[in-house]
Amino acid sequence: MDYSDADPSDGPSTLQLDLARRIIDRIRDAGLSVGTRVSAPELARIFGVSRSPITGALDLLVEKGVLQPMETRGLRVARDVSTLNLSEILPNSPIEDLYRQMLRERAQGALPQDVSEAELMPRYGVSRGIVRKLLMRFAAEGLAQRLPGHGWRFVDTLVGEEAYRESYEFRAIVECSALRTPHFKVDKDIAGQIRRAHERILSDPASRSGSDEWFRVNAFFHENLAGFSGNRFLTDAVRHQNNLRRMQESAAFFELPAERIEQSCREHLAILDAVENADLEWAEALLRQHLKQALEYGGGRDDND
Amino acid sequence: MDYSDADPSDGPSTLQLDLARRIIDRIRDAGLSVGTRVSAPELARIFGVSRSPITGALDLLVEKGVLQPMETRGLRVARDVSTLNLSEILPNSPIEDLYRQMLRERAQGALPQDVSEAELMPRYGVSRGIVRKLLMRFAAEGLAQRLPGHGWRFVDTLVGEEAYRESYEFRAIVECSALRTPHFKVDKDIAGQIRRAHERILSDPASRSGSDEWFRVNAFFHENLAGFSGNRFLTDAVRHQNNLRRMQESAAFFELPAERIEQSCREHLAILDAVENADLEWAEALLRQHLKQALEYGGGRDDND
DNA sequence: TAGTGCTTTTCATTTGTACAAAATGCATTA
DNA sequence: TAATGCATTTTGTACAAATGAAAAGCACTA
Repeated sequence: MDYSDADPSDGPSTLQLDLARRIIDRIRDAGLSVGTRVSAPELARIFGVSRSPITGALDLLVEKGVLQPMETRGLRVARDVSTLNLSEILPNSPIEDLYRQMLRERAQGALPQDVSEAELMPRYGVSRGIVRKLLMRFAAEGLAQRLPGHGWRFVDTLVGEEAYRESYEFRAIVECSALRTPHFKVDKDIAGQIRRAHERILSDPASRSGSDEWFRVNAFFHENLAGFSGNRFLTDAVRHQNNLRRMQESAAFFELPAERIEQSCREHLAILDAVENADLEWAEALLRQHLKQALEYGGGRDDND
Repeated sequence: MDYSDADPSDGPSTLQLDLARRIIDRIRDAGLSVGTRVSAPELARIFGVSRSPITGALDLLVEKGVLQPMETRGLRVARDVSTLNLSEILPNSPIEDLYRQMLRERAQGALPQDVSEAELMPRYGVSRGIVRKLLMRFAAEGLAQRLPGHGWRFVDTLVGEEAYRESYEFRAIVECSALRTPHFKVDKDIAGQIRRAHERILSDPASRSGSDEWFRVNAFFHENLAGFSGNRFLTDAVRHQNNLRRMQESAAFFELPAERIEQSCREHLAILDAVENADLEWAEALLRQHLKQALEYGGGRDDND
């Protein structure tokens, strides 16, 4: 994550915004009830930052009415956060929006495969620094690379049946192999996070509408399943595939039907069950089947809609 | 590859230096004999750049006596490049050296796991821009990441047994799976290139000294073997591993003994034989064995020498 | 017709300064 | 004892002018 600030003019920094989100997440996950006191140093320790940005984030949350100053000193939870809509309370970073816009335009072909920084500056009306930052983020995610000399090139998009087939084949190889790895070991904590996230999707029909939430949960599942192998290269490979698919899906305003999401969700949970029961052969069979269905669903459809 | 220039003061740019190397490689690979004419526009097309940096690279090669101006116009090969030692002729990019130095110091623990840009600037006596560039390169290769707030963190096991094990495991998975791919198909032309390159190594003892030549042949073999699968993601994964290994080995000043290179060479040829005979199971067994030996050779040694 | 040599234009890096934000330290308080 | 509020130091970002390098164009030539 890049916390450089695109908006030096107004308000809290990107880091503070992000911390505010994560603080809400934490209040929710830890199940802190209204009136519970929150401690800045503790949060700073948890998130690995100093108190400064935490203070900024807390101020923001006070301003938004999520937290409340106590009579004497300190802050406490002011309202039930479980029903809170994050995006309504906290503004989106403009640089994040720009990133998504570029991703979409590139996937749709509106943005050429080869671009120069100078060409993007006027196009999106931002400074070179920001253009550079965006491109470097694409590069970090394996979605673009610098060309020798001038310019940048986006990686080939996953258009066409052929690319889909290759992607599926690669994922099947990497993810299934991860399960067969000798050092494979389930991290109970992460497994719990995966399970809770999936159950929240299943229980809350609203979260199934915008594919966004589902995509995050989906990516989290596959990435961490590979992560149990303890092999960073396997994890990186899965993450890269996730990034590619994210670009692809942002192209077509394609939205998975709710029942498809629900099915995938259950498949994930079945795989997780098998993995936690140490029945890795069964897990692999399920995973292979799961990926195959994703291929049929994704590769079969027309990419131009 | 990042071609930004660390040395604005003197001489040819990093890109020009790199092109000069690749031009020599190409003269060698294409087997251009002394007196053959070289064309700037053609080289520009091949390497995907404009004529400007090619011109700079050619000037450099003229200066070093590799090329020679013809009587009328144009350039031609002035000497036999097969016996040429690249590193003697062309200076290394200082930024490249710095990268290796940092890698080495980090592996030895001389550099702490968490660092700040401001701390590295005086330490290596370079500007902030270069420090940033280096750190971002580490990040791009998965060797470091930005911390929220201030600073960067190197991954836990940057170099050492653990990293070697994971790398081996990953390569075994990816390369062996490539052989099992349904669309696997040998490109006769490329197979011929691989064979010839290996035979040249075996026949010419000099090419076994500086590991440089061997590394190229080695990388070419593995990358194209995976390439026969027709799956771009498998090929990319192998290429990525090659790049990582190149950096780590050069950082450790590691040089394979001639007999080890010779053995690897023969193993490669045996694998190639099996593949061309369509005996993929045997090829896979050989490949797995080959990789395992590479692991024992690379991972078993002390990293501090 | 393709290559060379040169010029012009475009593009990207460098550098230095001003500024914003995070880290750190300390006195104070519950 | 640990959290808070505030001040100081450190770290990193934003911006703009200057510089250098690559791309693109053009006339000339073999």
